[in-house]
Amino acid sequence: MTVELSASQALGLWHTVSMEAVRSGDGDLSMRQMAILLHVYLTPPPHTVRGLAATLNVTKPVITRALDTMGAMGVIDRVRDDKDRRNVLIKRTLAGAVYLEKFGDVIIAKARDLT
Amino acid sequence: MTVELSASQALGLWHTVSMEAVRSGDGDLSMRQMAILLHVYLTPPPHTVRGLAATLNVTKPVITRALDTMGAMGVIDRVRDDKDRRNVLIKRTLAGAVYLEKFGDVIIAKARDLT
DNA sequence: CGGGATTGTTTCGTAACCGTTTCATTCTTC
DNA sequence: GAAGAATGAAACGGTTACGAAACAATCCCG
Repeated sequence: MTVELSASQALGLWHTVSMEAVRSGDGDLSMRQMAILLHVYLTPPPHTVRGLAATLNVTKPVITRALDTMGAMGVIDRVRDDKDRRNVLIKRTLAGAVYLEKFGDVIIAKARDLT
Repeated sequence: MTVELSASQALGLWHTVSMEAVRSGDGDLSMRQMAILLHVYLTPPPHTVRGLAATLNVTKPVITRALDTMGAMGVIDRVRDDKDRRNVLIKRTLAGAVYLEKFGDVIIAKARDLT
């Protein structure tokens, strides 16, 4: 399934999806957290705190706290790296996959309305 | 200019755009604030605090404070309604238009990369 | 081994945001 | 006009997030 996305419709798509996220109350993820979550799920592992901090141009505590929040939500998991026990590897979870799948469905649904 | 947006690419688009916004530091707008900003700019006026609160399913003080922040950033303006001086009309600004234009450019640029 | 570097977390003080409640202003209706 | 409704802003207490710096655990290299 594909849809046409024009330049004038790009902001509209962002608009409707953001509105839906806020209105449904599921928008409790900040843009930073959403960026982290998407990065973990859409780029190949391994993912570390330091790597995410560098990629997103934020400080390490920001990543740690975001992982605290998202870990409590169950959408990510932390595992010590056995190869280098200083590292913490950020792992995907089933709940996270479901969450993003639903989010993707919203995007597609809204994009489809942009005919 | 149009691009094909498939289901599997929707999350990827959200990913790259969010990453860009966070990395550049312009991502200091929360998802709520972004939803408000986009709503003001993409739907026909007039926009009031009460109307936005109802549309976004949040309380009025949330809108008031978001307008405080975005007003300080210069991306929206508040004007008393002369017809009904209880109302405050949320107005667009040049800075806000420029901000969203750049944001839209990022979306389009990233969407174009999704060939 | 052992000093230094690296990684992730915690602490600390500050600032922002939230929801509820309250207030000041303005309109509407009698 | 006066009473009541409506609107947006402000006050208040609690929660959360931030950056900088300090910290503990671990690795690395001599």
